Amino acid sequence: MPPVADLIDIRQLRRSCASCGLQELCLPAGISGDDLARLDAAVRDKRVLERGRALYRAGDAFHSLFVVRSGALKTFVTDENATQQVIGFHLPGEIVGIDALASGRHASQAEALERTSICELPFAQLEHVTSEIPALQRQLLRVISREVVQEHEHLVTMGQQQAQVRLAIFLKSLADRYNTLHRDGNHLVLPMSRHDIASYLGLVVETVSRWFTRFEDAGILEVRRKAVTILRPDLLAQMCRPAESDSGSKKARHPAAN
Amino acid sequence: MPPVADLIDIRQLRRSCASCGLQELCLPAGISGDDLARLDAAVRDKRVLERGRALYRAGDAFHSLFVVRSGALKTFVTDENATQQVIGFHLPGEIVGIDALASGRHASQAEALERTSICELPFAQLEHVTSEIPALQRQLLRVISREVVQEHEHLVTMGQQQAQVRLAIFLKSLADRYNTLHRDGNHLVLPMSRHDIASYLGLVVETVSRWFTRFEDAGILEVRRKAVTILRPDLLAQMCRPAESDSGSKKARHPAAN
DNA sequence: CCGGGTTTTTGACGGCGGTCAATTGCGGCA
DNA sequence: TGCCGCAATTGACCGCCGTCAAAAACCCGG
Repeated sequence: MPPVADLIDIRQLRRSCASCGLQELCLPAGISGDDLARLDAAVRDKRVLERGRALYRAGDAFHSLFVVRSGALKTFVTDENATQQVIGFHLPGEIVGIDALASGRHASQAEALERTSICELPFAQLEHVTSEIPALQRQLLRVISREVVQEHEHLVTMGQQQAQVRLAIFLKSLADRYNTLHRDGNHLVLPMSRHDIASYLGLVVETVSRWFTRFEDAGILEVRRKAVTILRPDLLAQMCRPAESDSGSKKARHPAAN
Repeated sequence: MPPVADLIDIRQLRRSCASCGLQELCLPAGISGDDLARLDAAVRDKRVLERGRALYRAGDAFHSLFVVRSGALKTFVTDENATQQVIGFHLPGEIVGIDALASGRHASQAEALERTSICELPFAQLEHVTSEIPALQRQLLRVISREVVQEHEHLVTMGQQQAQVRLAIFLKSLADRYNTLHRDGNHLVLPMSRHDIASYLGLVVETVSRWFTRFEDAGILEVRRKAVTILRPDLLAQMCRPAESDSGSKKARHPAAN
């Protein structure tokens, strides 16, 4: 039997952007040839973070942006009571560290949720390369914009949705992102704890747990700890919109303005 | 008597970045001489929007980024029920439109809360100029980063705070931003409606109204409709942190993780 | 100065979800 | 294999804030 696993490992270990499976999503999108080689030169050694290790912490001096290569990160801020608020979860192809550009210091902490490999983009060198390659500059802004859009969606979720809708949206968004990574979005293995999910959604862990159970009772999900199977994607999608709009629905929390 | 008002008007009407009072906050920060002139050439006619007019709408094709010059904007998204969720309020020196870079179409709507003047930065030309001026490129990213940081703070607010804390944080943040604009942050004239504030904070308008009243009763604010005076900035700052941490406080909604 | 419509305020009430507490389940380690 | 600790689940309770309704304040045009 051919060592399939080994082949995959070899691919994972490759260093060049040219051979990266994330090309379409990440900075190299639309770049090729010479330019790609120049970008490659700017990307520093790929790092591997074990679960629970921090990539950077709040207050750290800013030197680099980072792109997730495999695995997953969470970013969060910690207040004076050591309470942490999860800002986002970051899957392969997504960029982190942008918030440090304004002040020169990281405002949040990024931590590996599982074994995670990272591309480091030292900012000074990245700047140099982008100034020479307009297409790359555009792509950098595009990747950043993608993050901003995701945060907007998150804000909307936190702003006006019931707990069950928040959880449904979270799962759907995760499934969608797995799909764009060519993984099976209906068989999720959640790298984050229930506590992280709760924090991310502005809920408490008990509420998250309860709604997992109810979704399972409703036949929408099969939940076995971290392993979540979406049995009825159609129903899950339905849950993502607030209460059936029977005229005069009771659950619409923000009736149309004006 | 010298026509002081006229002098101010003349200043407002000037078009060049070199003479703009926002230089320190906006893109020109750290740019000068020739480079500034090149940036100036890329900035299109300053527009004026009357209250209630849209700068762009969701779905519009992306052509430009915009910087608020005077006045104020809100950005929001509208869901299928015509419910609007306010994403942010934007004061002079702040940039909007970044979320459109990813897809080429605006994902949100930007609307003037009062008479507002705008600098339009046609993206194609902006790209051209930034690629020639590294310092400008860095500054663009810095301004974008500032927006991302603000959204993070907003997320944290929405995520784990009581209604009164959210309102306090909102007012404090507004006061701080007015201060950096060299205005008096203790005498606010809110350009947005109570409804907008509620939406922004993930609350309903009644809750916002009630807390304004209670802050007034507590002697923290003087509220007369849109005109809000901060009488006790110290107390307001205190309200910005959740519940006194008496050991075992009842109000801590997310006890320290781990 | 007056009248209609909108924004804001105030009150009463009920439910969602946060709090507290106890149990269960799973993983790691000797 | 059995113990320990943490994560996750489940249940009981209740308070904050959303809902509904009405009054008050304000705006503006005539």
